[in-house]
Amino acid sequence: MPGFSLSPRSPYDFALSSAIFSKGDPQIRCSKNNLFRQVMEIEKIPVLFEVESKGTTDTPQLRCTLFSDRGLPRDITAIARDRIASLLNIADDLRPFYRAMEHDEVMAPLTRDLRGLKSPSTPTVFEALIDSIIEQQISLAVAHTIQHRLIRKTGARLRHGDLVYFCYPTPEILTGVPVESLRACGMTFRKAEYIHDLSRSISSGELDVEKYREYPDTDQLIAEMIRVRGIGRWSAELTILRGIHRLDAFPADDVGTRRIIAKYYHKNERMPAAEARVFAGRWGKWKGLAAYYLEIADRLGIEPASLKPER
DNA sequence: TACCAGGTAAAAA
DNA sequence: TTTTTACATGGT
Repeated sequence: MPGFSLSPRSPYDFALSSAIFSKGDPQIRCSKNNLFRQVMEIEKIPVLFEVESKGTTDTPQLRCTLFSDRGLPRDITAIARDRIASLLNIADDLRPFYRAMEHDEVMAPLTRDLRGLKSPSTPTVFEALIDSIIEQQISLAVAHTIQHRLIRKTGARLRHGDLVYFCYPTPEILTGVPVESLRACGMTFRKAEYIHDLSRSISSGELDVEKYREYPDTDQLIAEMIRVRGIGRWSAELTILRGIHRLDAFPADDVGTRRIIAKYYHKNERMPAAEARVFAGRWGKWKGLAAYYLEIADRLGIEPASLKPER
């Protein structure tokens, strides 16, 4: 079983950053007992990644081990290293973000409480698009259930030990799944159509969503993405943030984001999307990461009342 | 039991 | 052009 070490840019808190996966499906992606596991296809071969911390927040060091139930390509280590690095975004430099937040009465103490937190990305732009379609309109709890059903029903499998692990389905796989089978995972018939159509146009070579990464201008990219049926502004911004890891992308239309801003900044009073978009201007080019910090703070139960500006 | 949940496209006005 | 509606499902 091949393995390798990784040296994330300091500061990086692996336990904190992977805690977002602690309630994940152990057969898909999960973090438990300081061990992060996820299966991804590398050159069409399912590979299980196991990552654990061997360092500290200030001298971070990770150990990654790979497992497969068939032969691995020779250059697997180099590819796997890139994949896990961009999944966990370990090369991000948080220090300029922390400096930019120094004068924000809420974010300044939060960046101290959550020091070393980096936001993860989806392995592909495709996954971010499909996830966002499924998450439209319904609660995250429901959306995650549906996502897990879809992955378990259609994804490539890997057997390791006494467990079977499931990869996220590729566009090719989903093109071959009938719309009714997608709907049977619990999503609306229309979402099933969006997913099937998007998968088909990618697998046929008509559309290359990985090219979205190359657009320099975010507004232009949003305009391009919403041409895809089923992708509106919210889905485009979410995909740019968590699929393309552009930390200035900010989903102002998102009810969860607005609920959290209301909780931490606005006496719990919700603001309209347009107002939230203007409000987020205070975070400059760090809007998306700031929203992520608020989300994690909310999940960890850090209360607004306990946030005291320093001095 | 309703109503809401990290929206969107299509129909109706 | 703008407004309204249908949609699946798990929590509260």
